[in-house]
Amino acid sequence: MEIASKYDPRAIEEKWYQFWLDKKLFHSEPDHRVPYTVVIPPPNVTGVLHMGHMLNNTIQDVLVRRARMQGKNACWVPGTDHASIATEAKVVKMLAEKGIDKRSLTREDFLKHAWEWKEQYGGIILKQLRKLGASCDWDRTAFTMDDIRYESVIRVFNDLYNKGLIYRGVRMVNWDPQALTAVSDEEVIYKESHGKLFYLRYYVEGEDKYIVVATTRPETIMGDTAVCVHPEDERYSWLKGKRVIVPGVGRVVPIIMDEYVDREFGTGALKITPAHDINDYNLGMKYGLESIDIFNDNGTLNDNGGKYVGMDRFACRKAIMKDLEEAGLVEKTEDYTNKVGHSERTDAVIEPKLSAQWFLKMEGLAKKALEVVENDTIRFHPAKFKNTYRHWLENIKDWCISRQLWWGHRIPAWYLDVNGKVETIVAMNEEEARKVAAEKYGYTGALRQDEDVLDTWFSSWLWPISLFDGIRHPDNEEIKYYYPTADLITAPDIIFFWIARMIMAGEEFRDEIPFHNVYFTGIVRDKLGRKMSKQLGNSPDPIDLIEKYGADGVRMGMLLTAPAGNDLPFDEAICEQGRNFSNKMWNALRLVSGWQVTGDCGVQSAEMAETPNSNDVAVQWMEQRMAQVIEEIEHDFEQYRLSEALMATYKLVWDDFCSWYLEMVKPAYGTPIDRATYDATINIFSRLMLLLHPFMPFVTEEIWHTLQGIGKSDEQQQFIAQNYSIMNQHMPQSVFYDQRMLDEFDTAREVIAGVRNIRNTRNLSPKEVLEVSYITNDDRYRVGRFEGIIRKLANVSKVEAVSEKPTGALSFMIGTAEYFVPMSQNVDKEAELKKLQEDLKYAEGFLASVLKKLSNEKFVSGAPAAVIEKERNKQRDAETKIAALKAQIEALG
RNA sequence: GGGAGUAUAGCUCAGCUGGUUCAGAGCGCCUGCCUUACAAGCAGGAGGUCACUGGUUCGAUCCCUGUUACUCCCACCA
Repeated sequence: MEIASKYDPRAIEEKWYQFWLDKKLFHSEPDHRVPYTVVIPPPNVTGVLHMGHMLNNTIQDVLVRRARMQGKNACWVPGTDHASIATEAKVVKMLAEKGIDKRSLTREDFLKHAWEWKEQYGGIILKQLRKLGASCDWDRTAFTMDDIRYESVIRVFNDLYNKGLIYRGVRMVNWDPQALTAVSDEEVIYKESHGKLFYLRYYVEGEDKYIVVATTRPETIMGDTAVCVHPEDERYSWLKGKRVIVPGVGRVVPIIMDEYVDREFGTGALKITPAHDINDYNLGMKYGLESIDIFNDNGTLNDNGGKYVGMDRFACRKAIMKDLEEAGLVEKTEDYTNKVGHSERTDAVIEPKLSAQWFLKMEGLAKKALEVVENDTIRFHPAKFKNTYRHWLENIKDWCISRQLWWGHRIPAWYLDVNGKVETIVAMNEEEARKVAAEKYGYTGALRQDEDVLDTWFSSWLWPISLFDGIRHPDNEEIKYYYPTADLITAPDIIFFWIARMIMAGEEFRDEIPFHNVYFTGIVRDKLGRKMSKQLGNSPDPIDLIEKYGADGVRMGMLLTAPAGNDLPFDEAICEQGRNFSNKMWNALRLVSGWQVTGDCGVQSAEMAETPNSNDVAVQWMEQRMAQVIEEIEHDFEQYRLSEALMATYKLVWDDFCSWYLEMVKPAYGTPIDRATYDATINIFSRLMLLLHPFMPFVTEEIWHTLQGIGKSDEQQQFIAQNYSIMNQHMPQSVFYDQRMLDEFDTAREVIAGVRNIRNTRNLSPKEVLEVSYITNDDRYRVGRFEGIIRKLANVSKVEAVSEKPTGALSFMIGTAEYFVPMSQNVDKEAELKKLQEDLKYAEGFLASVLKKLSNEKFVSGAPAAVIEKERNKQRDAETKIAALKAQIEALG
């Protein structure tokens, strides 16, 4: 059969993915096997695939495919996240483009639009994952707002409320004036921004003196209810007990003294606005100050804003400064750089705001979650993230779980007025709430449900449990089988949002950890080290990359530069390496599939009837080498060093198999190969494909299939094509291997390299047959059973041990052995001499350093015997080598 | 301001309990080759004061002190 010399991934990848789907090879049901469960970090339902997803999901797929081939029941559950703020923002924008204002819609209408949007654009990202080769169990695809997950969330809310862990309270929250919702501390990004520091004059009541207060936010003076100085600040001791007038506002407020104030900053005097600054709020609580809220939810001034009512906060800042300037109340203005909180989702400047929100108590949950990571019940890879984790959990604050949005799980709390008092009922649904209202309060009127929805993470923290319906049915077969999951693969930036909280949920609702290992991926950056972002436009479209290099190529490119926890500077060029590798294997397949076997119909060759010894050795050696590398690979996987495992496999296939093994056994053009070697080669090649399959699923399936079909009848081939998959094969395991044989090969390889080197420097054709002889008394450096292979690969007619140096030969050394290649033409004595003298100089320097060590009294008495023995061996070898070199130089000269 | 991490070849990184797996890998680079599987290839080669400084030790890329540079996380300095 004719095979193209270039591998074309496109058709092949599509074919096999469909095949895997048709055969339901990704699907998992509980059975007798050991489970291996991975839950996908659910991407935003309306998101599109970016490089971070590519990395993350490639790693998951590698682990899942490997586990599957190790005979485990691998289950990788996909799904998407409803992403409250992000999705609602997108829908609002979409509606606005159609000329529809969200505020003109009822909640129900808005949600209808949102669901439509979700149906239309949702899940694109999951389709994209298929192109990557992700072996997810698509039958299990979930959504954080589907029926099971929705009910789970509501149930959990009820449960925690009944346990007294959820409460409602008025707190200072991070308010996003654009999205009109509270956001959690973790969703606030502090950015450096250039602003001004304004120095304002606060006159003392009834006196002509004033003190100067520095502020970055003069617009909040309408909410000032005190001025604070340090109690030990002598500059201000005269102010004790006095009151000052807020400039421009005229309100008289007290001077308070508290050590909170930093005397070095500004003027050492601080204005206190309890409603609009978290610290001021705390001080306000401490001193019983009035709290005056001056902002509307959208960041404009409210009725407390005096003449600035309705003005935006930033416009107000300008206006108010102009007015104060004119009134002579401004001392000076300085440029100032500080960090300002921005909303992660909308980028709006966060406004600290007092509001009624729902909170989840963290103390008890955090304690357990910390414990299981501290004692390595859950292992982090790399472990350095334990520090970050610990620090957060030890300083954790209660989790604000309510959001002022519509898209999400609506808080299952209903309010009713009883005797002028508002009572709260938390229930599974309105019907139940009514029952409670009737029973508890004898109330049958209308109930008002809380308007807010829950923080998105309040559903994702249940993900490993809710995916198997373990909240609603804690004893069902699936949750009992699949939970706890094995490995979680995610980016470190959601360690608090998600990882910590999943651990809490696991402990709280299953009394068990949610996963055994957390593998932190790096952040994908461009080759200049910048984060990939839409703004910079430096993020390649993963789908384009797959088109260009094949999914296998891209997967390999990502993995090669992605050690756990390290950021990876992504360079498209590295996908090329992956593509080239596919092509290399493809061509190895072309070679092997073109071989004719002795004894097969139509092939007659008496000489080749038996397996040549060199082929026997080649097969044996390749088996040893594979066993050795498999051991390495297993070790790498244990430590989650995927890039190293891949590199080891890459070198095994390319260097050992293609460059060495195939060259060893390759028959001369037009001649057949013996049956035993042929079968062994197919077998070895097939097992290499198994090893590589988790990393490069498509090309390995294609090659493996072709190999299985080789030499079979059309009918058999058909059967294999339709009924077998590399995915069902068992991953090769490490076995005992003969280290001595591997060492012997190293010598053989050096001989071959030595001869090739001579050809290269002397410009000799590879076709010119040479001879090799050598002198040694050290068995380590004899050619041994690799002689036939050396003859073939170095193209020499004989390799023989001699006792005398041949004349007119070029030489090289392997260890202490001298190897010679006799030359028919004259040898360039000058060049030879120069090379030998350089070698001699190096060897003598080496010997000197060894002798120095050995003559050191303290070394000999202090170092372990084994180390000293090694040094003595070094000495002996070096001496032998020097003697040989000297003799050669003499012979030449 | 607090904490963590990193520094090894031109680039990206390995280097486990200090001593020939100790100076490594891949890519890149240089030289020569279209050698009947593959130029997306083959063969060969060059490249490093292991950031700097002291110390511990018979011996330090590795352990300790300090310095410098970069990265990340956390935090309420108006």
